[in-house]
Amino acid sequence: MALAPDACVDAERVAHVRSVMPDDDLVGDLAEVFGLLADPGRLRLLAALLEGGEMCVCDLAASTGQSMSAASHALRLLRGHRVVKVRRAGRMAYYQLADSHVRLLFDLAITHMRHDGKGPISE
Amino acid sequence: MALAPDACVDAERVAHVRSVMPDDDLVGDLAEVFGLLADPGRLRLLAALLEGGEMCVCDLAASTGQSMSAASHALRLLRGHRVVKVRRAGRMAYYQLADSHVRLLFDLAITHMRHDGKGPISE
DNA sequence: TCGACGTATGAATAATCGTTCAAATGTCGA
DNA sequence: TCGACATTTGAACGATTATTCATACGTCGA
Repeated sequence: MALAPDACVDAERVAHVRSVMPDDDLVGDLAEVFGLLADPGRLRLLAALLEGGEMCVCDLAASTGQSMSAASHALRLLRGHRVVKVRRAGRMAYYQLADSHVRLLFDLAITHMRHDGKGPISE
Repeated sequence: MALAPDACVDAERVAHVRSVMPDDDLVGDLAEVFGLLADPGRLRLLAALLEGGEMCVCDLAASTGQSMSAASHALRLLRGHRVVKVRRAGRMAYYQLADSHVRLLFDLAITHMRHDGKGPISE
């Protein structure tokens, strides 16, 4: 990640943009959150919870077409970032969405894709 | 991705959730879009464009602390999904955001993190 | 208490991804 | 036309990540 040489640049504008650039911690956390949503398996898990409300791991695995091990691993990640929360009852574990942001994120991203030509490279 | 055995499951509910589950194409595209936002370098690029308006690759690289090669590779991906668009003038290439969804996505994700304990695993 | 069950976990492999280096393209000024 | 420059690209390497398999944990019914 070597810094670019200071040719060609509008130094003033670059300095300004750098001064308001969010710090590395925030950017890193943001990237992690989006990273959680960057996997079809986890996305299907969230879609299932969006539709089914509270569900056990077994039903989630069946609903999303994953092995229970894969579902459990994925749920662990989502749990770690407070995207889902778990309620335990005996040997069962019931998961549900932790907040309503997921639905909004879904809708926004879908809206983006809608007026997206979707071509691979463009221009 | 072996399917889970049909033990323990509430077959009725699973069937319903499966019936309304978005198809693989949509889920895959969604994952790709979120994947674009799952990298600190690309996130900084977008933050720079959010603040600086239209900028050349050189200024973007300097503003985000990347090499120009890394910035160009990243911009290529963003361009491919119509997240940014390019205007070419001579040997320069000026990039800007293609739509306003990015800002909303940012704000939503940040809001999510705000009331996020942020602990690594949790419960 | 024993075995079956739902879930969770660790380790290992395979795939994906970001970064870098080197080189290529097209454009401008001399 | 020549060299400098902004940008793009391809290939290679290292790092991160998903998936699988095997196993472990806690709980329930017999």
